[in-house]
Order: sequence, then C-alpha cells, then structure tokens
Amino acid sequence: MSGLQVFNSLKKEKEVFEPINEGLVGMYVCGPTVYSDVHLGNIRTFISFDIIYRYLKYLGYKVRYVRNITDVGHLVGDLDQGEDKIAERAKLENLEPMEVVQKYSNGFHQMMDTFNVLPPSIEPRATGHIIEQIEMVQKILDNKLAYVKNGSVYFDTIKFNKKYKSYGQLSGRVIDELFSETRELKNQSEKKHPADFAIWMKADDRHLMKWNSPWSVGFPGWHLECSAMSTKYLGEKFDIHGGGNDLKFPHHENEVAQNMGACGCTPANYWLHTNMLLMNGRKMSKSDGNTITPLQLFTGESEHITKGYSPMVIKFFMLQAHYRSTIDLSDEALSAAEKGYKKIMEANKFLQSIEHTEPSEISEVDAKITEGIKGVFTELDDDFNTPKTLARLFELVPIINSYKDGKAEFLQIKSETVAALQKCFQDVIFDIFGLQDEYASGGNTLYDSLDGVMNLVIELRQEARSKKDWATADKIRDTLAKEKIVIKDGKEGTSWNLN
RNA sequence: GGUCGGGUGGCCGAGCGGUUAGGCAGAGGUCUGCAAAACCUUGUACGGCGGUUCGAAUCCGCUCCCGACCUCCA
Repeated sequence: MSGLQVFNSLKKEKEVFEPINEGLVGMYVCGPTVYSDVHLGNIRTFISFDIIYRYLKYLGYKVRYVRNITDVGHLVGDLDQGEDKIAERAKLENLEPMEVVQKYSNGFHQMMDTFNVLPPSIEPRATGHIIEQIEMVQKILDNKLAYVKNGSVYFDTIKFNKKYKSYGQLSGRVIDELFSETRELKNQSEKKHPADFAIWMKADDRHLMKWNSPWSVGFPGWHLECSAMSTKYLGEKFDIHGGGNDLKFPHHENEVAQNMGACGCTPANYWLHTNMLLMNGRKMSKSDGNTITPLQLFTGESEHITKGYSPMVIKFFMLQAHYRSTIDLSDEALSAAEKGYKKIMEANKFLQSIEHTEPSEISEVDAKITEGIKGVFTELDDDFNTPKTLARLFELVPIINSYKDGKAEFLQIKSETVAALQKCFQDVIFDIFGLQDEYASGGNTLYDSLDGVMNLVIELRQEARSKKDWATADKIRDTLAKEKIVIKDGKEGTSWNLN
C-alpha cells in the first residue's frame, strides 16, 4: 500500500509498516493525566502523534486512533503509597475530583485545538472503564499471574517472567539488575518482589475516589487502564502503540505484561516513542519546575524568551526536529523558526495563486519539481521524518518564488506539474503537518475587509509613487509598519501582510 | 551505581562509509526611488586520541563531557 517505514522500539530498528488488517490501522497513544495544565512536553508528543495519525490517513488507511485521559490511579510520590494525583489536586483546589478532571480536560482540549491537533477517534477515560479493569484483574488472577494481599492485587512479575521470559524486552531491563541492591524498599511488605506492581489497590478512608471490587473498595493501578481500554477498543492485538519515551518504563513494560498476563499475547506490533522536549539542555518537566507554559510562550512573559511566539510557530519549530530526537527550546531557535514558517507560508500563498498557462516548451525546471515532490513523500515515508520533509519543501521554495520573476525557464512547466506542486504544498502543510496560516484569510471576514482597505491604501500609495511623491509613499509604508503591516513592492505590483 | 541515548559550523537541526541537508544569522551581488521581500553566489563543521578502510561526521577501541530512564512524568 505504501513504502512507509517506522522505527519500532520493540525491535530497536526501522521496519516496513504492515497493518494487521489491510487498509485499517489501530493506534493507541497514552494521553495526559489531567491533574494540572498541560505543558509543552505533552504538546510536543501529541503533535508528533497527530502528524503520524494524519499521515496514515493521508496514505489511505482507515485509522482508529485511541488516546486516553487518565483521571484516576496515578499516584504522587514514590512506590505505591502516594496519594492519587487527581484527588490531591481536588483537595488543594477544594473541588470534586471530577471537577478537577473536567477543568483540566477542557484546558487540554482547548490547547490541542490551539495547536490544530485533531481529536482522536475515541478518547476513553480510566474512570469510565472500571468494570473492564476489574475484569482484566480477574483474568490475570485466573491465569495465576497475580496475587491478592490485604485487598490489593499485585502483578506477579517474577512468575510472569518465568512463563514468558519477555519482561523488560521493551525497555531493555533485566529484573535481577533492576531491583538488585539499589533501592531501599520501604513499606513494601505486601509485595512478594519489588518488581511486582499493583493492578488493584485497596483505598483507605481518606481516599476520595474508590470503587467496589471483589477484593476491596479501591481503585485500579495506573498501568491497567491502558491495557484494558486498548483491548476494549482495538482488540487484544493492534498495530501501533505510542507514547513519550519516559513512559517506556515502567508504564509500557507493565502494560505489555498485563496484556500478556490476561490474554497471552503482546498488544501492539509497533511501539513508537517520542523523545523529550528540552529547555536549557534538560528535560522539560512539570515536576521539577524546568518548564514554560504554552501561555507564557504565546505572550512572551517568561525569562526564557524575549517575545511571544504563536502556536503555529511553536509547532513549526517542533517539526524541524525528528520526533525521536530531543529538541532544545530557546529564544533564538524559536525566532529562527518564526522566519522559516513565514517564508514557507508566503511561498505557498503565492503558489496557490498561480494561474498557469501551458507553455510550448518544457524546461528542466519541470523535472526538478517533479523530483522534489517525490522527495517530500520519500522523507515522510521514512519514519515520519518531518525535518527532512521540510528541507525538501524549502528546496522548492526558490523555484516557486522565481516564478514571480517571469523568467522563461520557470514558466516552462507543464500545467500538471504546477498542479502537483500546488497539491503537494497544500497537502503537506495543512493536511499532514496540520499547520494553519495565521497571517492570512481563510474565511476570516475581518481579514477580508482589511484586505479591501489595504488594496485601496496600496492604490493611493501607487499614485503617489508614480508622481515621485516619495514622502507620501514612505509615510504610508512607515505608518503601516508601525501597525505591523508590511508593504512589499514586487515586480508584479505591491503586496502586503501582517507581521 | 546500573541501563540506554547523545556530542555536527554563530544558533536550531538532518545525515550515519564516498554526494549541497534545510532553516535562521553573516558576507557579496541582482532587483528597487529608497527600504523590505525575492532571486543568485558564498565562508565557517562533525568533542578528543588512536584504529579499520582506497575513502569516516558516519564503523571499531579508548577517553572527556552532557542527557534520559532506573521514583510521578509526554
């Protein structure tokens, strides 16, 4: 169906992508825990998977994209003794846990919208799937790969590994090394082995969120929800499982164990992991304060940046790095991205306005364009290599802009080549990358009327210029510049855009 | 301490055995009333030390530095 290759964390190499059912793709991505505002790192991950989702659809696959919302079971602090993150926040803000969940889910959705990230096909919540999770615990117990202790249920990692010999495959861990002598294990008396983990936890009286189960009034373990919900909506075996690099261990490793423990088969064929967003060379993280909020980035109110950057500029900046590489956020890098973003958007705007007439002769530029277009999709097929895709696009930009100059070699292109180029840019920029033109119309009535006004202003200025009345011409230009409207005198007349 | 990943030009960031990555910034030029934009040309590079090879940023060894995971994290 395509030449798509993806890097599979499970094998640590690129593989040709072949879905289980021809033409259909099932993809599960670990979503956010909604206990506070989303931060930029989350956004980078979801933008990466959005592009993967969009490209799979572009290739013609029918994709069922499931991305969960974690609203229970995720504990604060170490081991399994901490407070539930949602519940802790609820106490802090004096809200019902579900109010916390709603509040930050709304914020999350709004931010995804701001970055033009498509909603998934299904967005299940952990609390909406308590029954499924309880059933899964029961299955694992039936398979004798978990044990009950004081109302809590623990996954028996040692026994599991004896049976399947696969624990640690995804994250590259070895149980013995993992928990040998390193960690002093306090309060771990309930577990038979430190590598075991809770799949159901008995709640004490202080707990705000708890449900009835055969074992106790309690709540599910964090890793369980993804196993239960992916199985429910994508089946016991599906195509792609994604998430941030930092979830590989223990979350994804335990997820695989739970799925195997319940049904005997590995859940996903391809595991894709996105790398971290850095700032000052260190992982951006909510928990250690090395972070900048999206809002601060938009407004510029942060010590880390000199001015604000729009969502699309930030997105473009992220696209300039591969999803498996870290990317280091800085003011300089963002401002470079801003210029690059504008350049490509401007070129595209012009490209789309071209009304080409079939030439009598064809120059070599024609073949160059055709080859360039092919290159764009070769890069996308290569594990969604957005920086290289962008590079290929940028190589076509001078050709597009040269068309303005009217030089014969640039006009001697087949109409179908122009159409293909227009489609390529349009499709990649908007449909696959999900960028938006923040500086242009698109059904924006305010913009449209401004465009009308600007055409008048440009006309008046042109009259002044033809009378060599430079003072008036420059006054118009300079005054507009103060309003962040840039006037550009080209051969084909004058154009304008918002800066 | 264990495991894994990385160090590329002024900045960001691809590439990973031989070919220009790309963007931004810099230099020169064309165009322009001037400017901006656009177009053309262009410099600066692969942490260090060895090795393999006709040829290494790319493979191997050693070394220095950084990061991630091992505990909640996208």
